[in-house]
Amino acid sequence: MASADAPYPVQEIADAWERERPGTPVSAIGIVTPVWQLAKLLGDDRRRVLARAGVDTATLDLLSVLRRAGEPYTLSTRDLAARSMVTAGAVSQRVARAEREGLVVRRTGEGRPRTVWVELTPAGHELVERTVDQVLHREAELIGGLTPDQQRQLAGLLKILLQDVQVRLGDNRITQVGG
Amino acid sequence: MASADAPYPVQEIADAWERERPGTPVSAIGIVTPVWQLAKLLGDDRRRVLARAGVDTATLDLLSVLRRAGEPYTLSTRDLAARSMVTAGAVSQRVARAEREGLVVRRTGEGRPRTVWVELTPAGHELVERTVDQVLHREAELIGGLTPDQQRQLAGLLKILLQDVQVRLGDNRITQVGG
DNA sequence: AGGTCTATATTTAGGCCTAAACGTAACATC
DNA sequence: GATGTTACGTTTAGGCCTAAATATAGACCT
Repeated sequence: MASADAPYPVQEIADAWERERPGTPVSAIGIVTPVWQLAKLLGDDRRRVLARAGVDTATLDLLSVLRRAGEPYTLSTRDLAARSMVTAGAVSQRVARAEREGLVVRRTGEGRPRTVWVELTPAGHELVERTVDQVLHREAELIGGLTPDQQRQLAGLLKILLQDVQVRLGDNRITQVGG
Repeated sequence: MASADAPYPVQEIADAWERERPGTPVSAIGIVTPVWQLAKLLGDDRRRVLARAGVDTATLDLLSVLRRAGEPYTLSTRDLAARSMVTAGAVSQRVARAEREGLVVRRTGEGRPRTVWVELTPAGHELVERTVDQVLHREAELIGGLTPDQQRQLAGLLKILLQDVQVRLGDNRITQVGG
């Protein structure tokens, strides 16, 4: 059985809370719920696309981060955790899985002390080249119902919201200047 | 260690692909990536908020769906799967966990044949009442950096996108994958 | 130098999920 | 009435993740 494919209408959720519990603070539902539903639909779809290529989304995420970093396709596990938004433990497991499949190698003893460097192997590089366009093209199709102008508007609003949520979550780190 | 807290800048991801692989179809990144990053940040935060109340997000989701449905707080597992956007197997496990904790009960033999009905217990009802405002209020705070007008715009665009993605996934279903 | 602290990465325990295999029960058809 | 089909819910196997417990190895201090 496939995972569910039809998100439940957001408006009905807010209305139901209002009906059942008048005064429930529903103001965030119109944004938070569709964000989760979209993430779920897109994530499920990406997983199915990648399954055909014999890879899982977590592994491709790791390989993609390394590939995008450019030569020499090497990052510390610390950087990998930050760029993937997962815990250090998750990175350790991702790297172990990918290393077992020959997609990356671990190296230590160079540069900063105590850091573990992870480098893409030719096989890992090849896997990215073979799958990334497929995934990105598919997603471009999926959001293609919005006009270019709507896409720009939406991307702009999401960017503002993301930066703001980040600040409110207590991360006061400055990640970007301007723009 | 907590999960990662700072999303990686979306623009840098698209720029990196362009630099490393000119021609990579990056047009969806400005929307898909922030949607995932927001879902991750909001999901992590909700999990931590609920952990203090001794409940997990999957269980509260189940209880909330039942609570919102109104009297007699009863739905079939079929409805639960559709409204939760998870597989039937996941619903079965969610209900089993919640039943073990006395938050719901299962009943069969009524109404449609072969359907299992899940009903909220008083304890389950109480848990929803005790936590849902907390969660929703917190999320309203987190998105509070957008002006009311921006929130309306964003909600509107997300609604359009969601409906459109749903249609495209329905048409363009991926054929079955082995393994 | 030795003990303690600190910063990292890894391992472990436990949770949730998907996909697929199962087990059942109503139904249609012969 | 027997049998194949279909519609469900559950169970199983395996994957990924978080949080916390474990190593480890420099740094710091007395």
